[in-house]
Amino acid sequence: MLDQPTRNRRAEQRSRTRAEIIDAAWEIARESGLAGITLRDVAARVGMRAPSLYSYFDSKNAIYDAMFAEGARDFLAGVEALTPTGDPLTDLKNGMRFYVDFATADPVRYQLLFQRTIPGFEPSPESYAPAVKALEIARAELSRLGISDPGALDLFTALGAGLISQQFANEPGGDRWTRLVDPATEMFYAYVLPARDQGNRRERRQ
Amino acid sequence: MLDQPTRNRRAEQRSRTRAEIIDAAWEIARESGLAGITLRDVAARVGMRAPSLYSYFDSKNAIYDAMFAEGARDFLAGVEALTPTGDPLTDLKNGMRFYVDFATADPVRYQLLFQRTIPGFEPSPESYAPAVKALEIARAELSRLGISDPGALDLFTALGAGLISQQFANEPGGDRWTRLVDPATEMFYAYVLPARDQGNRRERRQ
DNA sequence: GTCTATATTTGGATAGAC
DNA sequence: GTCTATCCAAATATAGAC
Repeated sequence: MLDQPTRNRRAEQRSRTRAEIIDAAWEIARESGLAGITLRDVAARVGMRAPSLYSYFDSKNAIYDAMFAEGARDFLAGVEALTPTGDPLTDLKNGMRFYVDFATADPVRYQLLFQRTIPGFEPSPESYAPAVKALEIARAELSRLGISDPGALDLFTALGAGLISQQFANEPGGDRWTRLVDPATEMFYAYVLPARDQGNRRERRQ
Repeated sequence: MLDQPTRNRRAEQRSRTRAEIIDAAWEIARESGLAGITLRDVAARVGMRAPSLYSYFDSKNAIYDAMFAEGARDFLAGVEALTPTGDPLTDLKNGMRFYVDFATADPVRYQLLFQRTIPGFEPSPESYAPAVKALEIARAELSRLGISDPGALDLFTALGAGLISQQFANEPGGDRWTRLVDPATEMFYAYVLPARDQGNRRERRQ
């Protein structure tokens, strides 16, 4: 009998080609928007014809799903790389800064991951899992900093999302809103601080 | 000679039909999204065939433009209907509440007016004018309340946009974020208040 | 003004040869 | 695995009869 080779060169080549296809799709999305991806264009960019893509992906949505999975993995990796300094305000700033930078670094990726914009596309549970894990880490970290009130947590995420939303809608490519990460975090911290130091200052009953 | 009739019945009928078409387009957009509007569907809903729409609008984008104009007029009317109470915090709350309510009352309208989501569509200057006027009124009103620092103004609009963005993305139809209008406004007000009462506390030089 | 018929384009997906 | 050829569907827009 012949020994099995320890590496499967065929499988490796296949996954390289899959990665190439995904990269081409990202490129097109950055130029023409997420909805502007067409199989013809993707194929052309990797030197193929459209039908050949079906040897690597079952459908166009399967390509979106692979893109989503990649983006979610990157987001999770970034969140896990955040190391607490011990100073709550600094940690909050670092967290919001990471989120805003992640969005501005690749608006199309942000759109795919955090907004529901592609009609008919829903990420598969496997692709979604890293995103869930990342958000859970963020929640736990805020809780560790003493921010466990759900309303306060929602306010914090809204603040980040708002800076990004306004930046993208009104001045894409600029920093008029994203440069407000520090003041925004300070505003938030000053607001939740009294509740932490003086007990439940605000209403808990409702 | 015959006198001209004071009313042009033909023109009135025509503008009634145009309004019907716009209404049908809104209905479809609320069901299938802005991009889901097709001339076939719009026509069917007003009892026509698609080509007949071209007697009323030059193109599909002309329909989007008329929708944009209507939405912008409604927004302006709402902003003009806001009457200051004299209490700055109350006025700020009312302003943000109006903005959030306007968005949640018709997410698709919000999307058309305040985000750039339809590829290839740009509102005409005439349609855009009311929106510009409304934002100018809002800016002047905040300035009257003592908030003239551009950064603070941007922070305030980001706060409203953030509540809406999170609400739409994570819990469409709910109120987990939009019910935070009052706390958010209080947080903001507490942040800008010291600057107003004690002079320029925060950095102005940068 | 409205219709039928049609042009034109586009894009996802499949069949089958090589 | 990749190709050509093709299918199928959808959508905007136009031509021309009535």
